[in-house]
Amino acid sequence: MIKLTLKDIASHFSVSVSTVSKALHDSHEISGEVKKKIQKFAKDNHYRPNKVALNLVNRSTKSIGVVIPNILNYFFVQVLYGIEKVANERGYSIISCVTDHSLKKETMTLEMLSSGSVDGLIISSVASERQTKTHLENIKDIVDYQIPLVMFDRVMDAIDCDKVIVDDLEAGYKATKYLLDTGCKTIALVNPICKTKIGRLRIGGYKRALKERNIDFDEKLVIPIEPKDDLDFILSFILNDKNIDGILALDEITAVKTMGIIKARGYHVPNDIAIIGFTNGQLSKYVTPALTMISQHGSYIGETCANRLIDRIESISTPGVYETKVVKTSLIVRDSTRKIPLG
Amino acid sequence: MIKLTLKDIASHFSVSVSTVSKALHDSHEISGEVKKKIQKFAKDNHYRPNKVALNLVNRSTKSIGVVIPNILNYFFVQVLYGIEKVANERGYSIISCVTDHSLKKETMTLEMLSSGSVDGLIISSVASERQTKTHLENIKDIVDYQIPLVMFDRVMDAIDCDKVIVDDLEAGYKATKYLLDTGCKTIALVNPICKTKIGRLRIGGYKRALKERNIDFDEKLVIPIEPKDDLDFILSFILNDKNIDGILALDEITAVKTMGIIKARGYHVPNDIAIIGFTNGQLSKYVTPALTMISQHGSYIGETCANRLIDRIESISTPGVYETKVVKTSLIVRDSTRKIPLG
DNA sequence: ATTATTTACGAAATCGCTTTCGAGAAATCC
DNA sequence: GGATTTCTCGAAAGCGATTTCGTAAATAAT
Repeated sequence: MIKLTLKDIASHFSVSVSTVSKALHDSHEISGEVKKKIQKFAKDNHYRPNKVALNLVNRSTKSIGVVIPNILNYFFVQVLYGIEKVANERGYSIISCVTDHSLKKETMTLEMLSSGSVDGLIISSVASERQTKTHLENIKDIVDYQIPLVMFDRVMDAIDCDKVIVDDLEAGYKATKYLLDTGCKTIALVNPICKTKIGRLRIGGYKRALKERNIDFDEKLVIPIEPKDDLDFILSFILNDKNIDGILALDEITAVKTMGIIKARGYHVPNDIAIIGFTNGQLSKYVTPALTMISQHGSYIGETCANRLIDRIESISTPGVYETKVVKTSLIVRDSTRKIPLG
Repeated sequence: MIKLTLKDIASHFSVSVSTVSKALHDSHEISGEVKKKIQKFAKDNHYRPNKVALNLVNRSTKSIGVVIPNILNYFFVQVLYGIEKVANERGYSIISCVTDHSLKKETMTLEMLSSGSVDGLIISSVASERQTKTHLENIKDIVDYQIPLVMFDRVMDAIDCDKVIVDDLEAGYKATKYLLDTGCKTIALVNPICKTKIGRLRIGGYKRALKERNIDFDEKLVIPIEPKDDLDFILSFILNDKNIDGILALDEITAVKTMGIIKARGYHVPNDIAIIGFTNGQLSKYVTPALTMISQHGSYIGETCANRLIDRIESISTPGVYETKVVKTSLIVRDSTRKIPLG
């Protein structure tokens, strides 16, 4: 049994291809008798129209490309989940590509996707920070070519398109404020995403919360870390030098690891040191004590992206006017922070 | 600026479409002069050949469909990661579809994918258990239509195709044996995947290990649980009735939750009760104590699937002869189990 | 000078499908 | 019975590329 085409069916009944096509579309142009036999034959032999040919004719593929830096990151998986959910509901499938934080890969991926394989793109660009000029051009091409584009989380200001971002400044503020409210005096900030704008925004929120309490910002309390760094080693300085009683960790895994180190050193969480992490995922709920986290509502972000994009694809949105949707975060209070004093 | 086609370029230079096509392919048939100007124009205007049209002529899409039950499950994400990795290396992109454990969705997805949108399929079928007859037909169609297919993890015996599976029986055996070796006498098994074959296989391994030690299998120690069940409530019976000193949990989240409950009830892990979980993911490493887990090497499974599939697509494998690759698990010993006595 | 061979390009087929248009035959009308 | 409408179907164009084949002109060979 081999893939059936219209032509095959046509020659089987000695009719023309157009007749078969119309018959299968139940066109009134075809007599009931002929329609019936063709439809039956098609069904019996599991005929399915070739998608690629259809895509060509319709100049649409009913699929959207999703480009994310890393699929092992729970946040992105959540976003992907949200995207896939509404895409599916609205009849689209998704082509997912991970860039592994590599600019080159991202460029190649975009190159590939923007040549007709998808009707639109949702991307969280690794280039949001270290944007080279050529890469910027690359993305600009996409919007120039009228390919609907939605950027999320790691967006580029220079690109004019729909965006869905997290209110990271407010999140940093909210988290810091909570620590202060629950009695923390000296709050360190562990930053595993030091090169990103979202990292800077969160630090901005941190600073604002400190300022509000007239606490001087201490540069030394902000600790940039790279993936390869020995967290334990780096933290030891701070822990020895400063009298830390609160820590903000800018992603989940760092929060978890930091807490592990703190506990191993004999501190009690939250009584000696309270911790708040960013990007609520699977881990934080199950570590001991359960971590208080900033949730970014990844799935919601994904849904929003997908809806925006599909609206754009189907020309439901107003052409030319792009929106930036800011998704608020939530503070999920668990046991790595003290309770707010009732007073 | 709008999408450029060969025709556009052709009419711009008043040449034929074929000339342009050849020029862009640097064909010797075209004079250097003409080639140069066409190539320059194409580059300046960011011409990119339409993928869909190419797919049609080449009768290949250079993309593979991946169908998984759930993307929020770390195991599947790992597999996806592995697939994406080698697919990418070998020049394929992936269309990922999640079925949410819904048979209907899976059917629809397969229907969609098997009509030319992809060159091959990798699937972990939710129907591996509750396989209705029509669904089976559905999947059979795929192999009948010569669409290369690789099934993994949740495979269907009735389907003749390449498969990558986990040695679940051996895994169950290995885990149980380790618990016995470290002094456990009464081992409960918490089964959150009671309807699946892999669940049964793991239980098979559990039984074999018990038998080897001449321990009678006690039906009551095997606890099936459903997603909606109150685990704490269900566990209370066992904990009260039996003198449990070891627990096997058939997935990660259940292992973590079970340990939480055990600890909350005042048992010490691993001294009072040791725990081994299945499907090593992100959680187990960071909970306290860190969980001893059976790792299924998701990423490796993904890589294997992708390589097999692409070999098949590119006719590197022998047609007609399908292989089933059994991937061995590893026991990752952490702190939720006692150490093997030296003797 | 005649023939043979490149060179350089265009026409046309093809991939599989949709859709418009045209046209013969049958059915309806006046 | 002739004109018109309705049925039913096929031919052909088009989607955007590749590729085979044909051919005129230019060059080379005899």
